[in-house]
Amino acid sequence: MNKKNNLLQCPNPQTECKECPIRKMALFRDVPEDDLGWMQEFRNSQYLLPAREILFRQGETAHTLYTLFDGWLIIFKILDNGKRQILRFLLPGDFFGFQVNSIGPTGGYLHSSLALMDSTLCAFPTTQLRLMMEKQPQLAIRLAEMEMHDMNLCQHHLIGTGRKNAQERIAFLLLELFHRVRLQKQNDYDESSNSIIFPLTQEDIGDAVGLTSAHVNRTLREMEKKGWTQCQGKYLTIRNEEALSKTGQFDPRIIISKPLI
Amino acid sequence: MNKKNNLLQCPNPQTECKECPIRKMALFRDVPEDDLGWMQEFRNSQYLLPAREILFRQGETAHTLYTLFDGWLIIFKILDNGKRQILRFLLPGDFFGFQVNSIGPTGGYLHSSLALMDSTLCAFPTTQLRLMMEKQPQLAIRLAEMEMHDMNLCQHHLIGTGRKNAQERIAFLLLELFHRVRLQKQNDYDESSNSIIFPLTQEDIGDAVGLTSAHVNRTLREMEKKGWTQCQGKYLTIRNEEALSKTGQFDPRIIISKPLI
DNA sequence: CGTAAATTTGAGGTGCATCAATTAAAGTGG
DNA sequence: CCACTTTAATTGATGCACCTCAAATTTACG
Repeated sequence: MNKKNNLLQCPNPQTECKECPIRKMALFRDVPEDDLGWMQEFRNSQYLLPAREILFRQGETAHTLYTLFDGWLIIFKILDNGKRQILRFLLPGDFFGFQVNSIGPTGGYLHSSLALMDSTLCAFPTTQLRLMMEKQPQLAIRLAEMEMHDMNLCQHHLIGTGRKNAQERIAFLLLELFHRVRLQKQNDYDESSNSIIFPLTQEDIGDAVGLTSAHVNRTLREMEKKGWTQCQGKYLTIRNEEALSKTGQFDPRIIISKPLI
Repeated sequence: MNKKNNLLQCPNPQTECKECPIRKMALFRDVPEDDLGWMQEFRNSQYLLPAREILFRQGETAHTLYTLFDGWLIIFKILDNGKRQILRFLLPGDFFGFQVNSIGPTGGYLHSSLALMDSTLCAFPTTQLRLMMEKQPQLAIRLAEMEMHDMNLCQHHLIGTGRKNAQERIAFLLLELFHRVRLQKQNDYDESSNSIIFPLTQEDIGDAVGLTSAHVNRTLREMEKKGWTQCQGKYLTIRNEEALSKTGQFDPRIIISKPLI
């Protein structure tokens, strides 16, 4: 039950914080370059987590904070009835492993975390965060900012699950993930391409938006027949973004991380 | 459509921050007493908002941050199809009005806010928050802490709406609100009483957990017949907390605000 | 190339929605 | 304090979106 250590230590040399390509999205974005050196001292290491492996399970004690460096992860909870709810999709730059994501009142994780594809993580000890924030108050502001961004997504997620039908929920989810990936790759990739690598199974989609995989399948088929999307294999293609955003009530501006105030 | 100024200015004298009875729950909790004076300079005033009046509407431009001093409020969103999703219940000490609660990318509110009973608010200008945080880094940490607490509630809300049936959702909601109110009144009230003032209509309950008011009614009746709760008039009584927490999968420890790390 | 995992499809059932009408409760002004 | 009005609660009949279970088919992968 308590399978641990799916993590593999990264081979050296590892990425320096100073040269980190995703830092512009990450917690340390606002830390001055000169201070990154000692910040990096706090870091444990970089780790590799293979696809479909668990990083932590609800109940385990937590002592590590993570920044996702490369890959896709999910944060989810298994209920008493065995059902699974996916709470959050993690993309490169996302920060997690603390309180609601998910250290509970007992000190153990409230949720579990799983890699959807081979992923790389930067880790440092939970105990250091407050210390670092006291030395670098910018860090606290940036953390609040990131929290708010995640909260925004969580609220949209809630709105969908509470008040939208299957098609509306799925349209929103596909567009959200599509745009989040695109925001990452804005330099690397062909802007005009409307496809992304998409590692979710239909069961994952269902557990994110509160539907059965069978119903997800039927809904995806419908949307394909209408020529809105293509979602098969490891790729997602958006063919009619306008129709999708309209039914899903999705506005791409929610994806952009805004300053706190 | 754009009805404004449901707010009434409070009669003087107003409560001093230094003597504020809810500060132990609020944003300024960790600000040293000596600094509260100049903090208070930033504050606009205290306002009264009558029951069932709107504080702000989605779309309006935002320039005020609020701490709820007394009363109950909800934050909600109206979808294109006219349906309403309640995102958050605000109790005294809660802080809101910023980004996800709810300033969107356009600078306007994403959500609306409504008083469930006569309420009192402390207000200060949006533009001051960053300034205050720079002078008082504790404030940023405290803000992140409160955000995380709210995020936790939001995630539980999502779990319920996504993966629980009507009875489980309602049981969780009633217990959550019951315990939050009790935590407030821990000194004022009789600890042993299992009743609280409860200003939600059945439609409010439905819009919080994603059900019709008709179905909420039938479910509440069921739970009353089983002797679990009594929810009528302006009161909620918990009669069988064990049964309720078990079906709702509610753990009162999630209510307690934990330090950031 | 063989096995496991994911997708696809079908038949049948149900939890909750929808719509509508009735009853009860809460305000409101005289 | 009572008639009046409005709002909320209650209840019933009917329908559908989505679930459940299961089998067939396709795809992924060592």
